[in-house]
Amino acid sequence: MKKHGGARENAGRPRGVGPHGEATKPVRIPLSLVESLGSILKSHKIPLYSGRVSAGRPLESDNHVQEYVNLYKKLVPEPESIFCVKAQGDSMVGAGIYDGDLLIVDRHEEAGHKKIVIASVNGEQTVKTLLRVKGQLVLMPQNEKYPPLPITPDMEFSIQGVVKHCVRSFS
Amino acid sequence: MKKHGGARENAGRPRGVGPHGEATKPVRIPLSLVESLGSILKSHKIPLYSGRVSAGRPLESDNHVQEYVNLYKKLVPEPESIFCVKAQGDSMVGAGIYDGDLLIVDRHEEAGHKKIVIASVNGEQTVKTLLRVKGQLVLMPQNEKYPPLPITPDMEFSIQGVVKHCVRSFS
DNA sequence: TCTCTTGAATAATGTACATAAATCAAGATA
DNA sequence: TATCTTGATTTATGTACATTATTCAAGAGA
Repeated sequence: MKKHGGARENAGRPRGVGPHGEATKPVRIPLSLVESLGSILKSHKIPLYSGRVSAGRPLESDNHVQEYVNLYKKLVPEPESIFCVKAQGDSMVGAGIYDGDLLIVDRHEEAGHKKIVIASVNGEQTVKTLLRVKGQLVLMPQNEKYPPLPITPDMEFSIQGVVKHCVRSFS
Repeated sequence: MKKHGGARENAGRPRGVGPHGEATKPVRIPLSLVESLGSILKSHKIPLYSGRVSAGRPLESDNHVQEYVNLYKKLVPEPESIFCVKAQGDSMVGAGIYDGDLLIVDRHEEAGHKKIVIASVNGEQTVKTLLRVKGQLVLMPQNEKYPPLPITPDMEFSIQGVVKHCVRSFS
């Protein structure tokens, strides 16, 4: 009888050598997402490079990875309360919001003073900075071409949510 | 012997009545992601409301959902080739890129004429619009305060990637 | 005849289990 | 002694299968 191995410290396949580097658990996933799941999970670790790169070293080097950013969680921490809307017009260019930008909005965050909000005024939907001055609400554009709009009781007015992020896509 | 049911058309639990509305398959997921997987999958369907809302109807109504946007796939179609970097300075405000914005960069896209790129020049990393005029490369700021920078052979120069999206987050 | 109860049928779901992968060290070989 | 081969050990992984959920219609009861 040949004998090899034997019970001992550190025997066997080490933990964490799987592709995930961590214990896993089977979870049922809709078929349509199974294929892209790999990249979905990967996207939770997008490298965030530091702002400055020291002399001549290529950015590709791992040396410059400052941290990893979970873009997903950053933009959509609570999927249930998030919706998107496209910005129209130039009334908020002072806040860096341009026509066509995609706004990520939290419908549950309280609309405090100086927050950028999506509001409905007399049936018109708009994005503006909300000012609360002594109980008076004002919708403030960020462009001198447009005047502030004080909210009066005779107006239909509601706030749909607070703008959390603005995404502009290039070509 | 009592008899009920029996084999027949449309018998049994119908397809698609599960929470996913679709057939599923068990896939192993790292334990650290299992908890947030529900919201990860949900985020693939962020409602995108139409730009205008007709008279007075609340935005929350499903009537106004124009489509659903897969934010995730939009921003990170190819996780392997994407990295992030924070913008510094005001040389690109003309393109709506402000200090502190998060830039999502594709390192594999070809850096064509008029593309906004992350480049390394003599060891300094920078974001500029790339111009290609008769083989001559120029890094073009989008701010009149700064001059264009023609690339000459004596410069260390490389392009790290093409800026695909700019994300600004509010408070 | 109409309504309610219940068994059969079928899809959805979670997990136990069989298999694969990775590592170590005993024994074989040079 | 140094190197190679191989079995034992342990973790990683995919999936078969038992269980649960949902629906339909037969039969019971009013």
